[in-house]
Amino acid sequence: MPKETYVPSLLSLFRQHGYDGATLAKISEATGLGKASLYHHFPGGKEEMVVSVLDYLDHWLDQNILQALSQPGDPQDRLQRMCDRLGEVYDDGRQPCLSAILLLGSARNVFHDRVQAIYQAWIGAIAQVLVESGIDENTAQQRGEDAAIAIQGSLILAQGLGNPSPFQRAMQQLPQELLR
Amino acid sequence: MPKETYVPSLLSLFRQHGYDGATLAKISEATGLGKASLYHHFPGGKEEMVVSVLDYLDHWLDQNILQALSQPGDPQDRLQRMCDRLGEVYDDGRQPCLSAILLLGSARNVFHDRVQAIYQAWIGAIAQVLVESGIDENTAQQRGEDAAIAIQGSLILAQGLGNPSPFQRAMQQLPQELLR
DNA sequence: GTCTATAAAAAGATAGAC
DNA sequence: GTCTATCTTTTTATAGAC
Repeated sequence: MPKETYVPSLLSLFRQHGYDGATLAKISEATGLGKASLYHHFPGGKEEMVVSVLDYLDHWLDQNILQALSQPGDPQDRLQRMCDRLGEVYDDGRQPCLSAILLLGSARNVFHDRVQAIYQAWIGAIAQVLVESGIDENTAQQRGEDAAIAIQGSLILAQGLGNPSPFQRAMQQLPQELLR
Repeated sequence: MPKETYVPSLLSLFRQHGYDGATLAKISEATGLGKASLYHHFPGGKEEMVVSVLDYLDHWLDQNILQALSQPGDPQDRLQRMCDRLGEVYDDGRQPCLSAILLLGSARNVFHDRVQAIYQAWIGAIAQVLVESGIDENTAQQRGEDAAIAIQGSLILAQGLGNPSPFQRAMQQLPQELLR
């Protein structure tokens, strides 16, 4: 099978166990591939696996978030569609965010630039929606950051409390909070 | 030396490298103790080291955050003092939060209950201040959660962007945002 | 592209002397 | 309370057959 086949399993594993906790033994079990086969697809080992997952997430971000935001139409609706997609990918707050996992794990330096690029693209796209709705550039950029803060913070809190409701409430309030 | 001597170094290491990245070799180097000495102080190994760090942070939370919040006086001032303390402990957004590291690392299940207790105490203390300032119980609890979201989210974003300003801005806005 | 088998390195943990 | 030395287990990684 081509290596893309295994990327969703890898994403799931890294989210479930963290970067360091996702050992080759667990990866082998989850994918059904022997270790040697994993190195056939990903000669660089776990680091290369994460890079493939990040490529996948870049594409997902583009197709789901950035596209929904850049479509013509009512800004509130566009932001609402983003929140709907986020609810899906984070299972309504029950699943953690891979970028945060990577930022706080032992390989943070290795992946920092990729994660930074994702955050910048995302925040920029939100800010663009707000600018189009008449908000000035600086405020729009800050509100884009506020959105990232609300998403990441509510996911952490949901994990910490063992209760997804902080994320759900944050997503419910986000569109009108950004356009306030 | 008594084991408390080494707790600040341990906290620093776990924040810098994550739970899994803080290996016994690194811990040995940072504390100046051999591995056998570390096991003398912490027979349970790394897990027990983290428990000691959490005990230390419980005490810090009590002496700095909870105390500042529960003191008599203007609610805005009390929240402002909390933010000042947070700025210190997170080095104005340059240092990550250990609780988030533990929640997203491989040992998340081991420490979840301790982290949950910390979050609940903290959020409850913030809510109490808001109740005293005339805000109704439910809103106060939600705003306490909003505070935790803003803190954790802005720390993640600061790490991701490689720029502490989101945290600094969040701390600057937090008191009046909570009392709005 | 996948496997079995094996190697190499790293990490966690302990024994026993001082 | 700390050390040196050693052990065990886990993890990463590779060789070579099919």
